[in-house]
Amino acid sequence: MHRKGLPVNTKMKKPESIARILDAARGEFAENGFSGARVDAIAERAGVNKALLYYHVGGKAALFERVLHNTIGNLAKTLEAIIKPVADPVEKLKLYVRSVLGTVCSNPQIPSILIQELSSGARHLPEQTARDFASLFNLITDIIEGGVRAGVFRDTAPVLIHFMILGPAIFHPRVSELSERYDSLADPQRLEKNFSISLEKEIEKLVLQAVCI
Amino acid sequence: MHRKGLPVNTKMKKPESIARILDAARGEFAENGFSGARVDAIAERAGVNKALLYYHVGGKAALFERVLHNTIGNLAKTLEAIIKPVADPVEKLKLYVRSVLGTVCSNPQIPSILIQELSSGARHLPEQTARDFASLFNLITDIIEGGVRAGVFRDTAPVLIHFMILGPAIFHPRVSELSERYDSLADPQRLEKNFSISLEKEIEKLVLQAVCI
Amino acid sequence: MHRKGLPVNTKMKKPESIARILDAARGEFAENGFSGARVDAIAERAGVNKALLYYHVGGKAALFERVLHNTIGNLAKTLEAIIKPVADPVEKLKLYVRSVLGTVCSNPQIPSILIQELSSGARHLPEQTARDFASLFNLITDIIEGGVRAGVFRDTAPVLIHFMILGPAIFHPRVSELSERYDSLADPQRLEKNFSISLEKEIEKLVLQAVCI
Amino acid sequence: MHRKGLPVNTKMKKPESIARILDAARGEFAENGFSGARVDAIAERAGVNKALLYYHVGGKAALFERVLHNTIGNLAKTLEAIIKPVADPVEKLKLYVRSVLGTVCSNPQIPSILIQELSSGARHLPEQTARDFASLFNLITDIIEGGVRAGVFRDTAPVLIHFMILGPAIFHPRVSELSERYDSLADPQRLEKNFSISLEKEIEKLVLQAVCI
DNA sequence: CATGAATGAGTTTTCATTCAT
DNA sequence: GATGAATGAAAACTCATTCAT
Repeated sequence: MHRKGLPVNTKMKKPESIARILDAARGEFAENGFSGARVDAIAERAGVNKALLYYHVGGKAALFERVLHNTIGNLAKTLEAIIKPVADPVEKLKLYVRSVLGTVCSNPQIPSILIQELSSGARHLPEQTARDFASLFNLITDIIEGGVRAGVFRDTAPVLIHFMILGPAIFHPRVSELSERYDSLADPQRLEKNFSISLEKEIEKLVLQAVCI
Repeated sequence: MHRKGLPVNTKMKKPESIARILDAARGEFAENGFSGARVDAIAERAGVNKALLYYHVGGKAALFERVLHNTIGNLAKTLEAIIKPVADPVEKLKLYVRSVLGTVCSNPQIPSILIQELSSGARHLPEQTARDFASLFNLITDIIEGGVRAGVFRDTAPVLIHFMILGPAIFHPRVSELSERYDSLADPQRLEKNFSISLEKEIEKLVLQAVCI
Repeated sequence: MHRKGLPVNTKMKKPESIARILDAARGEFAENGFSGARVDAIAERAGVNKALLYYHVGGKAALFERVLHNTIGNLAKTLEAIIKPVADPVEKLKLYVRSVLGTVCSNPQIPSILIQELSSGARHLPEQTARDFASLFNLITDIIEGGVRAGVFRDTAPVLIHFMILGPAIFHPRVSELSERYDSLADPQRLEKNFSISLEKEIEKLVLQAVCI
Repeated sequence: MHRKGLPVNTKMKKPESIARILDAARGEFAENGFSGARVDAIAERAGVNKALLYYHVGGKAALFERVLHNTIGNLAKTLEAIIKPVADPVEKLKLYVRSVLGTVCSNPQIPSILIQELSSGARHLPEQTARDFASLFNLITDIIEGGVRAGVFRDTAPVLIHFMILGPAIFHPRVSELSERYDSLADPQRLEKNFSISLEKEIEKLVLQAVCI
């Protein structure tokens, strides 16, 4: 039942409980989307009582908001801080790609959650998250514009670049899992070619080739 | 949703009922994902009685399978037929990009559904759909391999190309909607640049630039 | 789907359809009780369309009534005719036991149905069937009374005799099936002793021993 | 049924809730058989919310299993303990008859449930219950065998004895109800003879007469 | 803080029955 | 006669949420 072999709840302090709850929620939302996630499952994953979860964080919507805010709330700011001092547009773009990919890879649930939200019309997306998105778009737009002005980038729609990073980054691992599950369906050699790559380097390379003149 | 006023199904022929049901299911699954979709809502959208839906198609899982199979079942075959006669790898890739984008754009619910499924770990994905996927991957792999042999393509992981097409194609319209909703969040000029583009041409261009030597 | 390998419904005449329907209903009611029986299942078993079943016989209740009436409607009369000419109470009782057991054994579904009905408070029992029951009780009562007057029977409650016949007759085959299913649960030798008997002779013997002075 | 007016469960202790649920389930299953029983009805009878019933016990099958196990789970053990110390086979048999009849009479729903299950092919019978049955059969078999060896019993199939007890014990009250319902159908004097008896003594007498040499 | 118990409002699924042909 | 399609009502089961302790 309770994961992790932790002493489960031998009176822990509030902050740890909350962290566990948000962690659990993140996993559950990633694996099931907003509608598919069950509060019971989150509580169980966190090893805490369901009522406690309501007491500390709130209902399903509150959990969703907290999870997203907690993880991507400061991402845009961090990125901004990292990129601003750099002058070269190509370097900026590389940093952007790497940062985004880094976040995605070390935090794989968040893009899963966002993708499901976006795909289904973003009916549950908290406004705060929309604001965070806007920051990211402004950032990549700045970079592209800078590069175009400097004559090193083609004039490209920045959102496309953003999702050209996110698309493969998110789906590659998923498809990788899938192909293990149905390993009889495809030629092993081809699987090899598709899935034994350094994802981050490949994507970086592709994006730069697509954008750089 | 948009129901009252229709002749509401006072005796239809079976094929039409089924078509209406599958149509409705496609919309509902796209907007809500598998878990979020409600069978009631599908029946209502189709303007048929819920029991009829079970009579003709089956439960939620059967609906899901039929919807996916109906729409992408023959996609790979069609693509194959279109691409096979062409010799030039670049032309093949262009055809691939255009076909996939065409399907995505004229059938926008399907990628939504697939994306949500993949994002959440593909727990409901019918095996048939996995097979269809494999066909698509074999196709793009053939194309890339051919191009590499011909010396016109860089050696690239084909899956990445696939999702480099799908990622922007799927998310662009979604983000476009979003930015209308939260139009105060971003600079209108920048929105202009991001969303008033010919999506298909842009993506085609980007992919070719990324892959072609 | 359709049982029996029959040419299923290549336009058959009404009487045969009805017979098939009632047969099917008998089996379904026996195996599932009134509430558990499904009209769909009856139609399928009969190899006829569900609507036809309604057209010919009627709904669930009508099916139930017809099934019971068809099979036990004349049983009491037949028994009466057989027993009346016999003078010796012991012979009468033997005949009664044998007739009842014969009916039960050659028509095993009917007691199953009745038993379930009686056990559950006879909420669906058609009045006609109640009348048939009454006839049987009068019969056995006559026999016992005659035997008591003749000094060969103990004064015994006739209903008990009736169910002392029916109880083992109905449950023995059921328990026999059960013990095959869970054959590890009991000592095989004991099963042998319990289930390799001539049921009818055993019961007859037991009843006579119980009643005869 | 008998609900309005009760304090309707505004916070009870868990054990009481469970007891009420199982009690209600016992009644509902007895009156309707497994398929006929409605979970809603059980919850209503218990005066608890339907979801609570799922929370504490589980679904229909779990309810069924618990009900049967709770009531007959220890019956065989109790019987065994009572009978073992007794030496005389006749006394043993008397004890068996009385114990079984006692249980049946003080717990009239259980045999109703079992009978309906057995009659319909025992498709829902939990394995645990089958085990309990086996214990009872072993017990009565021991008794009969002992009596046969001691030369006081005829060699009889033990299952028959068992159901010779249960048959009348279960059906007598049912038919008694029936005859009240259709009191015009039979001669009142005859009803008198059939239904104003000491059921337990009568059955005990009949069984002993049937088995004893 | 923490928790087991409780609940109302759904959601999926089934079923007896009817209708148009 | 016979049939596939259609339906309303109900049944089983789930889930987000709250309450008493």
